[in-house]
Amino acid sequence: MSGLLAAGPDGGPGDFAVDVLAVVEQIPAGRVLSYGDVAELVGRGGPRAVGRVMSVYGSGVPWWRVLRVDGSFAPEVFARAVRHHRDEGTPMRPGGERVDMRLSRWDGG
DNA sequence: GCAATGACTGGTA
DNA sequence: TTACCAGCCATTG
Repeated sequence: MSGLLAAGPDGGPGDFAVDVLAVVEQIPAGRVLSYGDVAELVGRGGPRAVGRVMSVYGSGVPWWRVLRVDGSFAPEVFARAVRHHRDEGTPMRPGGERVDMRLSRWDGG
């Protein structure tokens, strides 16, 4: 527990959200994880729940390293996410609009 | 406590 | 390859 984020009854994120953010922080540069993969590493919840956590509290973590299972991004973050990955050298598919999950997917540690 | 929401996923056509 | 449908689950009002 790094202490940067903490669950609290004072309107803070739930325990699930804190765990999701902790996993995302562990993703190394140049690697990515799908929403479902994050949920699996957390051990509970699902891709929808992870997506919701990212939309609300994702600003404090490398959110661009979490994307759809097919390597595409949500329209809201597409432009910024692609810029980050190009800067990190993440393997992209021809066209540069999707990440090559085959090569970029993080194994979890 | 119930119903709606959303940065999703897998299967089928 | 793309498009549509049903299931999924934590969070919010």
